[in-house]
Amino acid sequence: MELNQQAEKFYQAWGSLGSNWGINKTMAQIHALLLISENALSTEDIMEKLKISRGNTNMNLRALMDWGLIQKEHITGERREYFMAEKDIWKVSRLIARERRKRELEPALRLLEEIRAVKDTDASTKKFKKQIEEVYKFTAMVDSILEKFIKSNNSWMMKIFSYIAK
Amino acid sequence: MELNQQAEKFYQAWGSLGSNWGINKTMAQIHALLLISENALSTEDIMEKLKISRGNTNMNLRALMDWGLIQKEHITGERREYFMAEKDIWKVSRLIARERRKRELEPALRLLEEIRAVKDTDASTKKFKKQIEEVYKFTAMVDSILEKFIKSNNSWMMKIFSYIAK
DNA sequence: TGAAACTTTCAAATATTTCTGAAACTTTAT
DNA sequence: ATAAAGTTTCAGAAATATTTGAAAGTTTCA
Repeated sequence: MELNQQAEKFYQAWGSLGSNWGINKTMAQIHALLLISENALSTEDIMEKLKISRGNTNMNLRALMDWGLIQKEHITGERREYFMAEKDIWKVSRLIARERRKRELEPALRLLEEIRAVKDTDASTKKFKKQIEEVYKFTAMVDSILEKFIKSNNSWMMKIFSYIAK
Repeated sequence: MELNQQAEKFYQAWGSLGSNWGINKTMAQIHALLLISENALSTEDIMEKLKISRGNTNMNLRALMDWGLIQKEHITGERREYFMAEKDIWKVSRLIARERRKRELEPALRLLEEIRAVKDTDASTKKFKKQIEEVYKFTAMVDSILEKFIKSNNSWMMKIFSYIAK
């Protein structure tokens, strides 16, 4: 089997998997393509390999830059912009964790804080309040762990992972 | 503010948050509703509180049962079926982790295993193979940690979390 | 047995998300 | 200044996902 075939299989499949992850197909495909590409690619290169429109390519490149997963690279003598992905998978995982924390966890935490802040002495709400408090405490804990994880480096992560695995 | 108002705010908002989590709005709302409800609720109760159709309610109750997040409860003398949620948030987190591992991680792992299994001595594929191997190793590690987490109990989780937090 | 009470299914309608492509905009080189 | 090269935007089109509601199916009990 050729490299191209295997590579194509990888980024095509990674795209469909992305959907399960709540990341859109094109975004996941472009990321996969750049992750295994040795050199930086231009918008044109990406459009051609993935057979997608310019607008779609541009939108998703921008999203990937927002996530910090790819960067622009200016090649001297070339006017066109090239893009390359962060290749260290540990670092990639921290960038993804950061973004998902922001999108998935922080808004939930804000809602829970708002609800628990309401003073209420009515006996009938006791159990409700208690359950909200449990959910809040758990969410806050996960949030603080994610924060620590995001700010850490590869060796801290490895240390933690081997502690958990033992 | 009344209990009902606060409760409603909680399950309505939790529904929109669910979308960020890749869980559909109704499923998240029903789960939130049952999570803070003291007693088991019938399909009718849920339809009424959330203003949704019978079909939608039924589908999402079934999905929640598949995830293991809710259970049927038969009330003696009552023909109608009632539903109640698992209330322990630690256990809930393990159930969610189990399902997301199955949906999000396992398929990725299978793809990576398939690609790395292909024998290829061509020099030009070296870097590609190396990168796939890195991604695979990382994914496999996350998978094994999730497995451990899913099979654990509350006190193991607390122990790990305080180790990480320190 | 049969009819009332309740649950499940699924095709069609609705809503949401993603993608396209052409036009507008920006940058660079002469 | 201007034209070529490249980038961004965004309204409408296409694709996906969710929801409805009515019909079919199941269970219970008199």
